[in-house]
Amino acid sequence: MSNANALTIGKLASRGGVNVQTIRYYERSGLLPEPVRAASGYRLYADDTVRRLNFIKQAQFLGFSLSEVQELLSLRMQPGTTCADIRQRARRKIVAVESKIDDLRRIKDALTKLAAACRGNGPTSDCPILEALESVKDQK
Amino acid sequence: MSNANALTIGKLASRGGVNVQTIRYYERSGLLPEPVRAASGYRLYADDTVRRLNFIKQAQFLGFSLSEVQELLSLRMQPGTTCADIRQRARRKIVAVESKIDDLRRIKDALTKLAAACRGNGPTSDCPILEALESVKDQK
DNA sequence: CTTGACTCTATACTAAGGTACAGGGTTTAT
DNA sequence: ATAAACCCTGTACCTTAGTATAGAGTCAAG
Repeated sequence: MSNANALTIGKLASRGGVNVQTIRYYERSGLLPEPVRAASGYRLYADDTVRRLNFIKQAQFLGFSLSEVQELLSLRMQPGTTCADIRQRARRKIVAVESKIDDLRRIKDALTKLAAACRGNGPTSDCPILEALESVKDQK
Repeated sequence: MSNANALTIGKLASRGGVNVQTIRYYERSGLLPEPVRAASGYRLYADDTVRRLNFIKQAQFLGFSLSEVQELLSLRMQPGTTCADIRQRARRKIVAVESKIDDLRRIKDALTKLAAACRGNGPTSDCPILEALESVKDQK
């Protein structure tokens, strides 16, 4: 009733914008579950695996390592995990993500300041971007 | 009149929370300028190099590669660069940083949703985090 | 019914970002 | 004035995140 059409690894790869070896690598690393196999031994993927692939790429781009991505993914409900546990782990991740957002905001502010400082004609001599990041440390 | 006390590489390393080889590696990679040398050949650093080191670590943690960090650092005013050039490069970086912030916000929202969905007693069966991330793609 | 495009496993290689010697000179603390 | 603790260059090694290649089986189209 759900996924009538299964994807071969090649199709999954092209839909996910990664290459075939990467998918097998993710499987080895535990980021993708072992898929069912055809009689031939070919991997067969449900088409929502594309979503998972996109998630991985996205989170990775945002500075999460693959093992952190795995932690994020493992927050999903699994039989055996309690709600309280999931809530707690989710909250910890939220705090971490918030702090990344704040840091990026400070970098952005520094860049804005930099662009603004450069409004006149001659170059100013100071370095707002390093200063702005200094305050990150202070607040920690 | 500015930096009376120069740091040896070991002191810089411990103040910056990195190790000595890393500093030399950053120098090789162009992230840290070649410092002056003592008669002995020892590297001597001005103490504001610690700031630079912190910046590098910080930006890296936020998902910038070392070569992107270098781009950020090179936005600083240098004799020979025009203001218009710096402004333009800064604006491009701002856009990239903003988009990272937005993505992280969506991850945060997804995590919040996840924690909230898990408010009841029994575990729900769906996966809000993948769904939430799907919207990241959609909005791009 | 075979040729080309796909898949399989296994192994090796790559690039980025370090980290760890080896073999030697320097500085400092006693 | 000598050992411990530091620094130098150079080279080799490690982990992460893939990418490529070899050798063999499978599927789809003419």
